Amino acid sequence: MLDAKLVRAEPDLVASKLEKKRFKLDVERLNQLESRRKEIQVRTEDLQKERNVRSRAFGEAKKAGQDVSALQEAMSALKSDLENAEVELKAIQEELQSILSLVPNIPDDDVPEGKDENDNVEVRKWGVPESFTFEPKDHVALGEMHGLLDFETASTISGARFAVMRGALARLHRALAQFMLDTHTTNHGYEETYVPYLVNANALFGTGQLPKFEEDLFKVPGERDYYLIPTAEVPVTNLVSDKIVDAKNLPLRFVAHTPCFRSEAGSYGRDVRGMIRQHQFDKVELVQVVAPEQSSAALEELTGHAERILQLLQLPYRVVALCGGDMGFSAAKTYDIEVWLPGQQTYREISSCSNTRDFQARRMQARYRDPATGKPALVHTLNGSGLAVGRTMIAVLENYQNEDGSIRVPEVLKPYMGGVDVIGG
RNA sequence: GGUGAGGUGUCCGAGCGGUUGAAGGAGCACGCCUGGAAAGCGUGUAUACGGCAACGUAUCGAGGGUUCGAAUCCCUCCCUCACCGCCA
Repeated sequence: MLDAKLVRAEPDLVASKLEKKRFKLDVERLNQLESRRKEIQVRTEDLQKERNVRSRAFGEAKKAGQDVSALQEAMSALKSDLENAEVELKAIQEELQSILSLVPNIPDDDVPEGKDENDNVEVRKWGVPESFTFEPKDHVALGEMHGLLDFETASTISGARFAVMRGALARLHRALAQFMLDTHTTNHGYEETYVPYLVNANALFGTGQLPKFEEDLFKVPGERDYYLIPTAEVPVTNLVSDKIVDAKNLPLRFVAHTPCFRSEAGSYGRDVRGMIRQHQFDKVELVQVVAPEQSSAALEELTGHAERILQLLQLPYRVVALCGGDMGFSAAKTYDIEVWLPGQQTYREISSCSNTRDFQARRMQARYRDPATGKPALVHTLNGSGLAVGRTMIAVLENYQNEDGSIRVPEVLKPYMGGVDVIGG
């Protein structure tokens, strides 16, 4: 959520910055509501003051043994005026709140202009795609060839966009997650966390998935509704919601390996083949909670941590800075990391790293005590995949394939594979 | 699932119908003291909104109600803790 004060004071500035995100802020409507709010709030507070003054007088009169019936009568007229004012004020505040909760974060000044992924800007490239002496297969062909990847069975159990993995492939998938978790905890200073996979609406509001993106989520109805997490970003970032963390403890770095569930509404026909786009996938997520002045540097650092996984796996990738139109709701700046997939002869997203600045922190009231002022101030939060496990596995399959369809196990994964160094050999 | 006890400021904890934004303590900040530190002493220490300011208003888990007046009484819900039952 944006700072209501900023929106109020500089609506035109905010609106112009939001244009980069292709968001139209209704300044006129906002101004109109705002001036009404002000008027009614003043009236309400005047009436409240009157009530407080009179009831104090009432108490004193009664104590002094005076007749209070006149006072009592005068109060009843005041009361209904006050009640009306309070109801109206509440309605306006709720409307303002609901408008504000649908406004996306302001992009940083250095975010590129543009409307979709074609306008993203490549920042750097790492590694060189291998030139195969044969026609490389895609992961679907490779997986099915060995009977280790089975979409058909998954569809009878669940439906489209699910997969069953078996044997060495299932183990490779687990190995990747373990390897990522170990690297981030041991080398990058993250604290391992285990978090709920079902969360409430409030947590999703905090990170910005609600109220705007409910259709992307799986809802679990019940006496109390739950939602399956679309990313560990939701439960992990909410670790600091409603807290005032000690400045000494910043930055906080958390890592979690969780399944993620996405309805993929509106992506019919996209990536229908293979494991690229699933309703359920595993991800190792990095979250940082930092002091405001640190967040720009922290985004570079966090992105580097995600890149490190690909470097250790010797997988070629590139990093792109997302343009305003391609960025998510909560992000002020985002880098996507795209891994080379020989089967598609293209780079595909494998990680998305974002600085949300104080946008999520404000929604979830996550604060720290600013040593300079001694006052609570909003923290900045960042998140990034480090990495999407399924897509990383796809990249390993396709980049490490041999002509006969067997797959070499990357050096760094060997300790996790229980002696297997070739899959489907 | 049953029974009982609770949810108050950064934290702990008092208050149980009026002047309590809230005693006391801890923590933190500043000052004194010290060669330096600890201890000691003093002062300060919530947030939001409106206002240039003085100040005003709201907030004691959430929402409703009673009352001239609610942190305090009543109702509903949420959460936490304890014991019993059941269970991976």
